[in-house]
Amino acid sequence: MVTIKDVAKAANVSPSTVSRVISGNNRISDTTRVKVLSVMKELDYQPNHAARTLVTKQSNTVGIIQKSENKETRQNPFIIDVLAGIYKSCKAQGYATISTTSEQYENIELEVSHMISYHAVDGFILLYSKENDMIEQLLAQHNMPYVVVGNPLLDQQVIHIDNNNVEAAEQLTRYLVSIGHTNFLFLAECGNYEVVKDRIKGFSNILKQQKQTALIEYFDMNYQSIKSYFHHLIIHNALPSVIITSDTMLNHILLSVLYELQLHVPTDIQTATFNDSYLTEFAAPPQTAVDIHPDLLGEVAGDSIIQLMRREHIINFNKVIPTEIIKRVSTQLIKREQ
Amino acid sequence: MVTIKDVAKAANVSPSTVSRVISGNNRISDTTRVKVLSVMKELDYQPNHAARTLVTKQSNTVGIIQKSENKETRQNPFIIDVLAGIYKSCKAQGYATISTTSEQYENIELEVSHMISYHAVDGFILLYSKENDMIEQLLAQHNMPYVVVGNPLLDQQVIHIDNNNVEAAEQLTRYLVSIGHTNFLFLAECGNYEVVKDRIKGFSNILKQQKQTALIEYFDMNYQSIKSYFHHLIIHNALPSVIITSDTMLNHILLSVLYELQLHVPTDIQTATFNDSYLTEFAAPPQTAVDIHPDLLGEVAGDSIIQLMRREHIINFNKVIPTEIIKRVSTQLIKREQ
DNA sequence: CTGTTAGCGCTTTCAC
DNA sequence: GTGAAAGCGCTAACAG
Repeated sequence: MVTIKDVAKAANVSPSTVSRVISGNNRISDTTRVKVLSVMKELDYQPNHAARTLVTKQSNTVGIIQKSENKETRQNPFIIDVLAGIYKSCKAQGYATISTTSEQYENIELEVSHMISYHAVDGFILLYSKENDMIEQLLAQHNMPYVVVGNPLLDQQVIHIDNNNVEAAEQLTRYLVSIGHTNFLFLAECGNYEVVKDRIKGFSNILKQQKQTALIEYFDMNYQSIKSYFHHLIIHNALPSVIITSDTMLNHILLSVLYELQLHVPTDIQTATFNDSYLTEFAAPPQTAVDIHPDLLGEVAGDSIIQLMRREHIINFNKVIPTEIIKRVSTQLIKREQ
Repeated sequence: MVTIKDVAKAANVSPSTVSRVISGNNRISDTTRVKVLSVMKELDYQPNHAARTLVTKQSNTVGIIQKSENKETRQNPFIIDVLAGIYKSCKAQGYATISTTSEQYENIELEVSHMISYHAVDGFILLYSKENDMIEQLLAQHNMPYVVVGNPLLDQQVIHIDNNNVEAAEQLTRYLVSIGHTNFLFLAECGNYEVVKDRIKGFSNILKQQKQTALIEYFDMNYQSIKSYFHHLIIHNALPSVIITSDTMLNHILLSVLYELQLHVPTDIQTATFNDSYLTEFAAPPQTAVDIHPDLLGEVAGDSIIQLMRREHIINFNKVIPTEIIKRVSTQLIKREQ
């Protein structure tokens, strides 16, 4: 292993000079800088991460905290794109990423406090925002920088990266109204999520404008309960003309149910959902969906936490990522053949 | 920050004694051990990761390398479950996980060599095995422990965690034969993947036994090309009775195509695929699928790399994870209504 | 069984 | 603009 001393010796300077070159210190002559740099390259010198962390107490690593009680949440394509975005921006700025998941909440809490006192991590990205929780309090109390991907519940001084879900829902609903729908159903994932609340809010806003009542039903990610609900609707001849789902996963299950009940999309009934991905793009049939740009959410989250860790001045705590509606056959007007 | 010296002072022992207690050294009296332990808890002492890494040259961290050129691969639910399995086993044994992805291959190579010389990582898990590649060579050349999730191409002395894909494909094909199918189509993801080759092999084996010819078609993850292929089959009245796809993603696209072409599953045509997940479970319609237990793959990968890093003796380099067929409506015998 | 000591590789005063 | 020296928190000989 080649150390800073080896480089110093080979370049005929002291270790501290080499260190200064590495850290970009400007009080150094061009001649020595060039010499040291070339020796570094020649010897293929790589600074020792642990040694640097020990003395600076900065690990140049960000921790990613996920809440993933169940498979459905974890496998949601949304989260993977966010992660990819985070990786991208962190790597570009020389930061590593440590990820974990826990099935039990206490475990992850324990782990977070470990990471903090280890000096293993300089800051955190939280990939959820359900309600103000222990972990967030823990971080605040240790004065640990963190950003939240999602809706910040209490503290407006916490950087949060989010879409404007109310507006996105308004746009989507408005579009569905514009193509002639009058009978709406909103299928929401239950669990008191802020995103879901916002999307419902936007949906309701537009329906209120239209003087329509907003039909909203809450479901777990459960095939059977959704199926029996629709069975019930069919029997009572109470099917809506269009169904909005609060998330891709719910949409996926819904389509499976509709298939079994032999309700054809878009001729018998139409569908639209939030969170565009390959899942919606290649669904049966392809779904009209709101693209929330999860990769961008991740990138901005990465950039923001790094800004914060570097103690740069933050102007805007509320980073809003744009959304757009992708129109597909699931809401296409088609003349019935019969 | 509370250090090992603080603990030592408070417990009236030397730092090295505390260190010994932490590392579970047995040459220590029960009395001191108990005392030190209680002081540690009282002061909420957390060992400093960087300091320990610096002196032991072991970071207790494993690096996870993914190849993720495109979105489809990355979002494959398979990989997420594998990751969850890895996290689980690593955490259980006190190891952290650093993950990265790169869109460009050179970048990831650079990063790997950084991680190695940083002493930031003690071992690697490779989440791919396409062909023997630069990264694997790099690791071998640095004498870095690593395991591969997937098929090991050259070196049989490398630990690899995999399913028996040949056998799994044989089982699935045998099952499809048993329910009366005689006209098979295998839709394979192109790209020269070892998994795909194995699955095709198993498929072909059984069809050979049945004295049938195996129809195999290779496709990119491309909706249009698959659609026009099936369009062609319809026109020539050459539809198979069942379609096996080499992977969930391909299956997902296939179902979308069949939906558009108004081919109903399972009445008009039947389908089955590899890699069970929520995607297949809640597909339209739910798919018969081979569960390859990705979470187990991940867990075993984690356990294996830790074994390797601890220089424990390895007996079995070929860890085979069992598979099982989940039968669902996509291959259900249904009397045609007409 | 326990303490003393040296040192891991780096940064950072403090001199000059 | 550069060097010498101290020390980050820990472990690992080496004594005893």
